[in-house]
Amino acid sequence: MTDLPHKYDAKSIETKWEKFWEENEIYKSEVNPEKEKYCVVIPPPNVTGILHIGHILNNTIQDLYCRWKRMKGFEVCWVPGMDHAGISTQIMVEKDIAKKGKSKYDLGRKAFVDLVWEWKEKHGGHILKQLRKLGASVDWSKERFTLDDGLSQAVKEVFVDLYKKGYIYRGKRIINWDTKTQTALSDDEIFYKEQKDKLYYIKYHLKNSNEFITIATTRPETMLGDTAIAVNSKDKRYKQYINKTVILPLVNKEIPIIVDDYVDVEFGTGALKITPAHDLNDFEVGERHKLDIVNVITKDGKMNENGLEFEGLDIYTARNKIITKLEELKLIDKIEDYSHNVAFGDKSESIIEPYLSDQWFVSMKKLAEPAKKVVKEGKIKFHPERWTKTYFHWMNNIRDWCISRQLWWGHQIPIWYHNDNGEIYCDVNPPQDIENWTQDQDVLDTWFSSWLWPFSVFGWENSEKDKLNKNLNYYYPTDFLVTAADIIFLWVARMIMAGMEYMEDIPFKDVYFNALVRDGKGKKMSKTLGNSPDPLDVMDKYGTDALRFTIVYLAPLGNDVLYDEEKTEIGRNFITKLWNAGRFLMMNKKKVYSSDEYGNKEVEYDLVEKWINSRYNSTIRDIENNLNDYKLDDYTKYIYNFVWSDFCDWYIELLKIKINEDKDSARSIIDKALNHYEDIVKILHPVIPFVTEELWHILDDSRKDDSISLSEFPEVNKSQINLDTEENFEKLKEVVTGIRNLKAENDIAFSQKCKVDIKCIDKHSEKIISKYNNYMISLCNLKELNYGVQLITISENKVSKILNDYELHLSLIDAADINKLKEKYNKEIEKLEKYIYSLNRKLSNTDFIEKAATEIVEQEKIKYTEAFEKLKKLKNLIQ
RNA sequence: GGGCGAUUAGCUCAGUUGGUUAGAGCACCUCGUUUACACCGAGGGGGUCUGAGGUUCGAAUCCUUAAUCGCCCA
Repeated sequence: MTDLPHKYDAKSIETKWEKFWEENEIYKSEVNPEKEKYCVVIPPPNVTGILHIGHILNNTIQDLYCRWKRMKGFEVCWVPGMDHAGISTQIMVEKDIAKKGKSKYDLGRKAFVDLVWEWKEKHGGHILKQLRKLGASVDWSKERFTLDDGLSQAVKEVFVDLYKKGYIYRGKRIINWDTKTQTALSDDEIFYKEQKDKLYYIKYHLKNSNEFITIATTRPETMLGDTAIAVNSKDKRYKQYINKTVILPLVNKEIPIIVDDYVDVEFGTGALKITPAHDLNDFEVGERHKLDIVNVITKDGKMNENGLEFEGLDIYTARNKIITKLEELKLIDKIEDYSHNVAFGDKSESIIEPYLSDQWFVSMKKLAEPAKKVVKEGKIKFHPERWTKTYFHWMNNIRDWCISRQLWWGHQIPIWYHNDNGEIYCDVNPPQDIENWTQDQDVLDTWFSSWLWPFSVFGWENSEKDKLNKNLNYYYPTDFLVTAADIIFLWVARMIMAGMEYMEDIPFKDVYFNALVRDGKGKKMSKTLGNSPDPLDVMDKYGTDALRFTIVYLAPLGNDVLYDEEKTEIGRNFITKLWNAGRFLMMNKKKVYSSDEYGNKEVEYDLVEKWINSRYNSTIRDIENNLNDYKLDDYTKYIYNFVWSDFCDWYIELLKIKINEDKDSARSIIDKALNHYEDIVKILHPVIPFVTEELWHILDDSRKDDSISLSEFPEVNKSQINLDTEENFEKLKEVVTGIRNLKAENDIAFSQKCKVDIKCIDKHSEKIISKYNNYMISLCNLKELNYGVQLITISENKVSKILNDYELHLSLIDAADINKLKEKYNKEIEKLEKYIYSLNRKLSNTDFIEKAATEIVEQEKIKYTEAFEKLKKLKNLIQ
């Protein structure tokens, strides 16, 4: 029999089990047609990433479900891996070589990419090591990387297939251009930040006239590329100018005044300059009106050859010079302060230019249809459900996906241009006469590999062989996806589309959008704010289980989590409590088994045993419901309350008495308690795997090479749930609490043994006391307890408490302070009278009697009688 | 500008289909070292549920509206 150390040492125990699990391949999954599978693919973290609090929540949730299902007998497979994170990784390495004064161009493409691979092997994937620390029960043998050979093959297959189907095309479009990293970004890779800027009002003269139209713009430098002025058809101010022309200042070019209802009458002057090359909306207006497109900015954010004398200046310098010149020409009407949203690259954090360039796109409309259908039909469920609204909104307005990136790190686009005639070749394999061809220089968006993840990780290759791929057939579709809602479009929606297109089946059944973790003040955690505690520090300080428990405890479905480090005490304290309960039971087991004083007679199945059984089974029933409903916080809360309040505060406290009073049954009492305890350890395993593994081994030291995670999750036994039992036990609790309360409120030390008289309302409530008064005496530290329906002698000098079923009278040694008592009773009377008043009003309302359900009316009547009786008794007390 | 969500004790949150004298944890106050646990135990104080209006016999719970905050999309 193992003793539990006085303190639970999280650190050493967690290291021990982390190693044990991995070395023994406890979580390795194999195709097993005998068993139902449960499969989860990890949202592949960025290869440059490190673990933050958000990951803790996300991965703990996945782990929780995997561990639960595993214990429920499923063949669980959780696939780990990473994505290659094109931009982030490239930036990382570029920064590295910049320290040596070099750029990627100095190295050349191949050498640079080699260097990135080197960096990846050396520094990348740190996060996967951290996931081991978290206790993630993933199958490490299935680890994948989006630039693996297999996954790269899948990417090529899909590109070629979509190209041949005509879904992929190349086109000149306005895209988000990152001037720093010099690549296109998708709409989802940029973010907007409010910026203080100026709004410039510039006069454009009408041709052959002194009249002018004033336009407002935040970007005067782009005016050199204006090809029209647009006004709204409803705008009376400009009616007379429609179809006339103005002279574009500085350039002195004649451009038309056109009508387009895209123009916002309220904004600026209501007249808008149209620069199709440098604004997406202007581009669309330009397309509608067949306007010229004049590009004035270079890829690195300078004025180009159309920039007149400003050519070569960066756009900000050019802007100032242009304004100065316009002022000289008296063409500036006014300049206002203005704040607006400016786009930034989410990785580079540099300003994004809308830029006209050749890019590769996927036409999404057709792919979206089946993906919408499966969500609409409920084949894929979102939790919380409301995210389907966001999903449909985006899917209904889906835009083509810009998939080309002007980077070197990634999947190079499988397109070759013939050196002589420009012919396009698209195939998984390069052309035979490769010397005559040049491959497209661009790589694909990282998400173009992530969207294939749920099937590419199982070796999908878009061929007949897929039919024979056992893993793919067994594990796909996966069951559960946990992700943050901010990548619902970037990733979730696209995976559904890819799944439907290439597997003709959904990629997963349930999607759980985990909460956003914010700091204690509600601020989003971010690197720049520095408000995100390093989870590894927290794990060191409080224990991994403590952090896991806390973060799940704090994360209600659909709401944000407000987390700061101190809150981890919730989990840490709970684990200590659990540990100590086990320590107590094991200590007592040792005690009762090592002395002849204690016997192993079967314990009487009394109220206490029945009650804990009922509570235990209710708890299992409830937590299974909670888990099925994805109410993870409730899962932890229900267990927390059961363990702390029911098991520790009442059951164990009562055991202490029972063991002493019923020595013959002591062994069976402890054994029963330990059975319950072991079940508690099991139901907690999914959320706190380390400490429960340790406890499970301590409970039975023959379990050496076994793991709790492969044991069976306790089944609920509904026949053991008995509400009458629970109600009777509540009566016992009520009496105990009432007496303790009387002592505390009257400044009687708990150590002082008193005499209590209890008047019972009926035979039934009397029986409970007659059977269990020894517990009451002990738990309240009394010297005498008298009770009965007809109670004759009640001491003169007493303090009292009126309960529904009992009147408690506690005798005092010193004379009670009558005035103080009266004050107390009066306060209670007042409260009760208010209550009775409201009940009375309800019951005398004929509408209520007629319209409310009869059982409700009955209930209210009972409440009334009870309250009235109680009031009568209270009034007696002050007479 | 459109959409979604939130607003309940000092703080963080529960509150199922409308029927409670509105709950928990933390914090606070009082007492306590009774051989699991002070990362503990016992007891206590504290809110009328953001405002306004409505539906209903009855609303924290449903509807309308306003305000504040957050997120997403333009």
